[in-house]
Amino acid sequence: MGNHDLTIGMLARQAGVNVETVRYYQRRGLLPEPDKPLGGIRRYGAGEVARIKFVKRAQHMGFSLEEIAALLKLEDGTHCAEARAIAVEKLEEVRRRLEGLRDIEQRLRQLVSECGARRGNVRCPLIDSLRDK
Amino acid sequence: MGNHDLTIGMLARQAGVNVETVRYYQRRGLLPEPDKPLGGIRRYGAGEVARIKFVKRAQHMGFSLEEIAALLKLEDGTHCAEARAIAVEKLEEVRRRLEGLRDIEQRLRQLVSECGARRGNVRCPLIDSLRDK
DNA sequence: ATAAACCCCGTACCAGAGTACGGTGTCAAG
DNA sequence: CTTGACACCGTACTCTGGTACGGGGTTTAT
Ligand SMILES: [Zn+2]
Ligand SMILES: [Zn+2]
Ligand SMILES: [Zn+2]
Ligand SMILES: [Zn+2]
Repeated sequence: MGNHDLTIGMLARQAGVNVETVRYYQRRGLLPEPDKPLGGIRRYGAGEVARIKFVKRAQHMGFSLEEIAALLKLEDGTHCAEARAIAVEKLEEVRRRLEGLRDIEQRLRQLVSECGARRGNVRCPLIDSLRDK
Repeated sequence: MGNHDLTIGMLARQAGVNVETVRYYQRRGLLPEPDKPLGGIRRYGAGEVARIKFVKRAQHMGFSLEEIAALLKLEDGTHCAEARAIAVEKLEEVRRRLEGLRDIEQRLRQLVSECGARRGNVRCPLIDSLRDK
C-alpha cells in the first residue's frame, strides 16, 4: 500500500484538517499512530489521508466520532451485519430529522408569506402567529 | 394567552425538559422570565410550554440556540421588515439543509440496501464506499 | 406543626470536538 | 553552524448545551 512519506503537517494539509485535529484523532483511536523511527519523525501515507476523509464524510452524515470509531473497527469487512445495523439506525434518525425540518420549513414559509401580505401594517401577522400556539 | 398556573417544575414536565434547562433557556434569553410575585414562585402558562417545544424542535433540526434566539426575536412585534428578513434568510437556510439531508438519506438508503444484498460476503460494500473516494 | 416536595439562585461541573500553548528535539538551507 | 520551519508531547483552554449541587425559602399534606 501507499508509500509512507508524509509528515503530519503534510498529512493534515492533504486531508484538509488541522495538525492538532490529526493528533486528536490519534488520541481518540480513529487514526493509527505509526511507530516513530527512534528519535525521529513519523511518516504517513495515502491510507491515512483517506482515513481522515472517511471520518470527515461520516461526520458530515451525522455520525459522532464515537460512532465512527465503531464503524472503523469493522473495517476488516467481516462484520457486515453490525455495520448495517449502525447504518440503519442512522438512516432512521436522518428520516426523523427530515420530517422535522419539513415542518419548520412549512412554518417559516407561511410566516413569511403572511408577513409579506401585510406590508406597512402596524401589527405584523408573522409576529402575531409566532406569539402563541 | 392561557392561564398562567404552572410552576417551573410543571412547565418543565409538560415541555419534556429538565427544570435546569428551563432556567438555562431563561438565562440565554430564549424564554421570558416572568415577574416573581413578591417573595414567591413564578407561574407559567401554555405559551411557555409551546415555546420550549418550539426550541426543542428547532434544535433537533440543527439550529443552534443562538439561531433560535434570532428566530424568536421575531416576536418582539416592532420591526416587521427585519422580522421578515430574518425569516426569509432562515427559510433559505432550512431549504439548503433539507437538500443536504435528502442527499444523506439517499446515500444511507443505498448503502443499507447494498450491504443487505451482500450478506455473507467477505467485503462489506457499506464500509468500502465510505473508505475511499 | 412538621416533613416532604418543590421553588430560587448562584456556582460548578460535564461531554464532545476540537484549538492553542510552550518547551524541546530534529532537520534542511544558507 | 546557525536559523527557521516543522515535529513531538503534555497540558490547558474554548465553545456549546446543558446537569448537578448546595443553601436557602415556601407550599402542601398529614
Ligand atoms: Zn462482529
Ligand atoms: Zn410582518
Ligand atoms: Zn427596526
Ligand atoms: Zn455490509
